[in-house]
Amino acid sequence: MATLIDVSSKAGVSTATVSRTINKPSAVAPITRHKVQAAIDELGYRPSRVARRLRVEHGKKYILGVIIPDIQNPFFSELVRGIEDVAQANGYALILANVDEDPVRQAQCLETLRTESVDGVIFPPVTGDNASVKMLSDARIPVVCVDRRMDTLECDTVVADNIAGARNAVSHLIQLGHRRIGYVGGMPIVSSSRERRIGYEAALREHGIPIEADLIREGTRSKEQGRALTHALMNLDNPPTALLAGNNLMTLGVMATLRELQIKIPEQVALVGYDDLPWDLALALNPPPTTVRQPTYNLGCQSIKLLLSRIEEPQRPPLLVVLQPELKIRASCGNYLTP
Amino acid sequence: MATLIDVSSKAGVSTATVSRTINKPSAVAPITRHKVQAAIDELGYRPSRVARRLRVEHGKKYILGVIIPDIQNPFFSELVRGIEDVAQANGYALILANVDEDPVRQAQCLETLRTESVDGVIFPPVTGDNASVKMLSDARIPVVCVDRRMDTLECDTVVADNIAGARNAVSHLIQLGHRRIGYVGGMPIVSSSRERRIGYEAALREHGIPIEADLIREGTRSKEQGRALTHALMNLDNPPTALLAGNNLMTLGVMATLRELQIKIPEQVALVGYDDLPWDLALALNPPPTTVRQPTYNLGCQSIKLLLSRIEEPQRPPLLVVLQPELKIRASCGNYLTP
DNA sequence: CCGTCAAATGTAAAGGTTTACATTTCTCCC
DNA sequence: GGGAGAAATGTAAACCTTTACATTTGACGG
Repeated sequence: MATLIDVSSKAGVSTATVSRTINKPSAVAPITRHKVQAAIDELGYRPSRVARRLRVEHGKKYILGVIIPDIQNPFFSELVRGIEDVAQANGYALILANVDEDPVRQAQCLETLRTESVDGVIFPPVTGDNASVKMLSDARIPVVCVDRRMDTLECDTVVADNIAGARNAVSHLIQLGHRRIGYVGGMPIVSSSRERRIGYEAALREHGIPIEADLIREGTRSKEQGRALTHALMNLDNPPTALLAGNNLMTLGVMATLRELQIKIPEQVALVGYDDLPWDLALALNPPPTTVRQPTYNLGCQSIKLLLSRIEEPQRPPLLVVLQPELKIRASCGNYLTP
Repeated sequence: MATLIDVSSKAGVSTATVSRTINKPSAVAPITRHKVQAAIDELGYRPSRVARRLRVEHGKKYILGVIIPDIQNPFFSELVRGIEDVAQANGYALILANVDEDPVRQAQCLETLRTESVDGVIFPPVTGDNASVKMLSDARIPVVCVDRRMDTLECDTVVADNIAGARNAVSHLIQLGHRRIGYVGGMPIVSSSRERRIGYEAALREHGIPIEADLIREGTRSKEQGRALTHALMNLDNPPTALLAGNNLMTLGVMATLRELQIKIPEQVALVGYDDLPWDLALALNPPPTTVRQPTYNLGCQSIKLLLSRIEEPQRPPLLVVLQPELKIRASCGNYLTP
């Protein structure tokens, strides 16, 4: 690998001049510039990002860290796309890591990102615990929480309004005449799941429907969980006539399980899923499910914009951005009053 | 951020001793070791991965690069999981990048990985063109191609047997009595898509069925494409009675489109999809599709194992590993002879 | 022709590690 | 006690950039 020094000797100038040719061309005379450029081209030289990162001050390293709880969840892939597009447009590279909803791995990753000396970190925290974030801010590395929030607002945060999303979904079901509505939720350690449950309960209360503990089931370790929860719910003496799934994995799990149990959607049970799905997936499902659509891509864009603005202005107080979800009505709720 | 030097002065030893305490504890006396460890704990010191990477020789940087063509495709997320699990078990960090099937972005990412000075790179090449790989091997950075291969075998490669996979799928359809079988394939610039088409044609030839250009449709820029191709195919004067989808995005696209056209699977058209889907997704689909299941996770594991072995032994000649797919029969083909 | 000032370039330190090599300390045996 | 050899530690260079500061060059006005 050719280095700066190789280029400088080939071009017959100092290393400083080569560096300037690359980083601040206006500061070097045109003739020299061309000489240097020729040497660079000939040697196929590219500056070492590693050496550069070691030297340059915080905030100018042009690399960000992103931690995803579950790379197999389409919600997060879309989120990443939003982040990525803005990053690329601004010349930032990304280090992506997947932690499989595991707080320990998340802490390890944050540690790695610190020692990789990134300019900033974006992540949906698995727990509300702020210890690891503290570690980063000690290192002067700004953090943005996206989709989920910490217990206290220590850093910039971009979330969707989960309470409103769940409340609207449940109100929709109530308006269709349902009174026994089950909630198949994600892990309550993640803030969004907790908020959705709050929204679910709020809607029931508003309509004077009693909250039954039996109708509320929450996952512990995601995946396959949806199946067990749905089974439990549908095996009740007095099973629910409608379900709210707490996230998109749950939505799929519920649908798969109901098919297994030969329970028809929406004829026997109405369903609202949380998180929208890519159009082809949604339409390939039977029936295409009514879902709470989050502005997922935009969630990603906003989070990185917030991060970049903080890198510019490290002292600005933490900001909380809340985006609104929207109920996308498809075929999984039918019309309970006039079937 | 505390540095090695801070630790060394706090512990009253040289930087070398601190470094050794971390990297080769056996080489330092127990008393010193504890003294140093105490200083490390007290300062919350963690070695800078960046500085380390700058100093240490190739192959001991403990960081690998992975490029994914499309992070939203569940096939690749599963592949990444395989890679990740083995990486973590061996103490390697991962830099993940998504290039959206774009050769230009892929080249940029490879460049970035080179200048990030990774120990090796794993990726499914978007094109068979080996220019970028050459650049990496010039830099002595080993590369493994996974799922897709380059035009020439320049580097270790792990793929599934796509020809066999497609051939078996089509033979299955032929055995069910189909003679007009359409192929809705992915972009022919990617090797796996080309190979699947070859398998498709091979099966037809073996059974003396003429190959009709009209029945073969291939995507250019993925996504939404499946829709257009399916429309075109089903609007033929003499439309196919069965379809082979070339990858999982196509499978979903085909299913969504057939639903749109109100064409029943398998009654009016039989379908075999390529790439298996997570169980809950597969079962939530209508009908759960028969698919060619690739050993996706294992593809990931094998690729990183191959990479690690090459880091050990850089001179070993390139290896080609071919894993076998398997036909997973579900409900989307019905039984054409006895409906 | 000299002096001033700006533009262009060079020098060298800094960034945080690792490690070859040099030096010191310890152990143990005669 | 002296000496050999091993064990422990220290010194300093190297990895590749960037950049503050110093130096050189050139232009231009008086």
